[in-house]
Amino acid sequence: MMIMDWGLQAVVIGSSTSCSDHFHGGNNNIDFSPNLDFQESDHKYLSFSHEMKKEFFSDELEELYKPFYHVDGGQNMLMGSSISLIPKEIIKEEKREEEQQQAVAPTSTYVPKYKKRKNEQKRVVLQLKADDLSSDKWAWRKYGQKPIKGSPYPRSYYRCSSSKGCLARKQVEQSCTETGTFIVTYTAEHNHSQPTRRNSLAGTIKSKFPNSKNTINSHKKNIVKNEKISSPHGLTSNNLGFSPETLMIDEFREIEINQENDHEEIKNMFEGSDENECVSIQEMFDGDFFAGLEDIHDGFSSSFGCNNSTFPSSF
DNA sequence: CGGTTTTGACCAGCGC
DNA sequence: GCGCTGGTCAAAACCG
Repeated sequence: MMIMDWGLQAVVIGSSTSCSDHFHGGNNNIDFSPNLDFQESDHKYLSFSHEMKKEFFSDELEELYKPFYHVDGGQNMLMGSSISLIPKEIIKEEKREEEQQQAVAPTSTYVPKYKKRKNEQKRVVLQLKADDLSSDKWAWRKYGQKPIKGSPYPRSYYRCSSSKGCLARKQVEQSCTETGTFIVTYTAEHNHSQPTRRNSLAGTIKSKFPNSKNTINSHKKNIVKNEKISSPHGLTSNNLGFSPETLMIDEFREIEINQENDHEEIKNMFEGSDENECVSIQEMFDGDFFAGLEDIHDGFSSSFGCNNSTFPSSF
């Protein structure tokens, strides 16, 4: 059986997805609430107790994690390779702000054109390997892409295309600290059930085959655009000395190679850990979980092997 | 025809 | 007040 790359890279991230804070020093400042009782095992990985597991995997978050759930025999199992957990304080703070807003909110149905950045909606931030992006069963439509200051990679914006009124949003950004890792941020919740099948594939193929005329033209456009973008450390996919296309192909090769190493990494991660502090792989997922991953990987290999200059067009 | 991606422009929040 | 930045819009082009 093939072991998928699903290291439990739990990251505690606030509303910002700036890569500079994710792993280097940012975690050191996190004030974990005492009753959560989970400890930072190193900069990347967090072990957590059974108590914490109960608290975090509440119904509310479960909804947001749905894209990475696999339902088998009535049992929900996380499909994502990585789980990011928002500190309880942030959730409390956001709830408090929501309550305050509701208390003074007018009864009119006015909906601002742009949502306020300060009182943003709840977010769930996941750090996923490229493989796991394909396990998202929701249908997403890309509506924007922006270069992000401090990151060599742009951020892609997706909205749910299954339902017109669905406010669910998704942001995908390649991690600048870990090659082949994507930071996925989910905002708002789906107001409908998960589609049994994705929407039409029309318009989605052009970006999946780098050799197509379209994609090459797209790359040219991106190269031109990237030339106008400067990050503090001067890194763009263009001035690295190779085209975005080449960059991504090499990255995906690396992902495949890394898959072989990750099983050992996960093993080492859990070995020697205190049972009370860590949830073992077996505790979180039973054997059927791996069976489900095989299908996902097959699908990924055939449909996600190619890419556009930055991210896959859809997941 | 109905869906998608791409991409420049626009807008609002934030920090100084 | 101003500039920077991130998030969204919308037109054009594309695809099955």
